[in-house]
Amino acid sequence: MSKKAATRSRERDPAATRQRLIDAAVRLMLKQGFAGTSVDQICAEAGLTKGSFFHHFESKEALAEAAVAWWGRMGSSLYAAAWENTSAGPLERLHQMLDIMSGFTRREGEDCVCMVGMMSQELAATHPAMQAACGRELQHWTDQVARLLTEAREQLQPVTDFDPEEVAWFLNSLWQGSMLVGKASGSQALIRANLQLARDFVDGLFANPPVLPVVHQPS
Amino acid sequence: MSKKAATRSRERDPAATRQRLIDAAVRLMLKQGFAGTSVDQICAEAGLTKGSFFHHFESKEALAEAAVAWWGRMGSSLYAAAWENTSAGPLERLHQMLDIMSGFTRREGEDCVCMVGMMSQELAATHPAMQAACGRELQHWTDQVARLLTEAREQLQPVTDFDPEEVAWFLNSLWQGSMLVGKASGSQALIRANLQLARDFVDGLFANPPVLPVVHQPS
DNA sequence: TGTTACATACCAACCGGTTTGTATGTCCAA
DNA sequence: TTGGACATACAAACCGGTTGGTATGTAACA
Repeated sequence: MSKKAATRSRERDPAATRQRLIDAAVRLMLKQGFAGTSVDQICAEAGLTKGSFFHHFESKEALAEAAVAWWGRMGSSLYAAAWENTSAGPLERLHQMLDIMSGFTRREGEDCVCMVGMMSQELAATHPAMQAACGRELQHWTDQVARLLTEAREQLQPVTDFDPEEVAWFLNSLWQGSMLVGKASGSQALIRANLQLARDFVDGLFANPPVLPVVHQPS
Repeated sequence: MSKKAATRSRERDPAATRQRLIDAAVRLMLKQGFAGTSVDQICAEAGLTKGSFFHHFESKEALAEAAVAWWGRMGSSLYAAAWENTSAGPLERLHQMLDIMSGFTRREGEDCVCMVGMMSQELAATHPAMQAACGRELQHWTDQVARLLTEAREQLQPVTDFDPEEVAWFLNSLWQGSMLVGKASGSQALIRANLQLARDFVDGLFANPPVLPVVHQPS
């Protein structure tokens, strides 16, 4: 039978279609938020119709949750170059991670924003499932950073002792807040400046590598 | 022709009515966001009708802008105890400010959230007027903190030189991010831990008051 | 002081458009 | 021929905002 590959219109590829919906949702919701983005808009952006939408997702919120999960996987794969870099020490890997984050601010025509922070801010108080989904993603990021900090604390000389998980949450919060403030200020440079201070903060936890010039107090 | 003035005697107090609308908007939008809150809901919460709403505000966005401005004034008045405390040194005033912020996490039954961060996250990318309004509030907070840091830098001995405005933005971002992450994690204690680290960070800028125990590196 | 004139404050009903979600149909591959 | 993948059409509720009206405060003037 002739395959008749020239099948008019649309390829049938449910996984890809589902991903098209997720991509569209991410693109639109990062800009307009959850409530500010309609299902019709998402369908138009994905080049699909509403029937298809509700075939793949049982609700708009379900799609947003899938989008947050996808965002988390995507992020982890981007951070992996730093997180799983076995040929570098823990502090160096933290530096690499901060460089990756800084790189997010330098993409032409693309804002440095986060789907998790966006959905969390808007929906955490009213949509428990979404709060849980965002909490999971933030926890995962924090776990990875805490792991590196723990390693660093074992291998290097901490100036004062610290709780790796606490510091990791500190960095996560700074990162989320930087993107938020950068948005209101319209300045990605502000985000980079914060990341530089974060690097100084992390380095300052350890006496070892970048020895700070100690200023003797005269008085 | 008795007019029958059995008028339901609603108080006629335009300023108070306007404020009732602002209060209602703040209460609802802090929880549900801007797009997730309808004008009808706001009117119901304020005990008014839509006609009255649009007499005082020309649009829902105009009310949200007024609410952000009110939130800023409210915040400034709460921080004033620290910011304008002439009987304390700059570093002590920064400590007092952090204590005030920490106090926001301890209010019974009330989440530690920020109208400016909320509106900024949701609307900055699509509503230029709102982005500007939020940017102004964040800038004002930063200015006050930078002022204290500048004073502290003059009076105390900075370990290494720093840019007060940069550090102020760092603290502002951390604060906003802490509220965001605290929301997703459902933990106000997380916010307090971040504020403690922020205090350590600020103290660490100066060699003077809380001398850090220096660990000599053996290797 | 009493009356008239007008602006402000507020209300109830309504409007066109948009919302999420459904019901149903069609096409195609297995 | 059966079932998944998608499209079309539709509905009930809800949206932000408008309209036309009434009640009330204020001020000029008789």
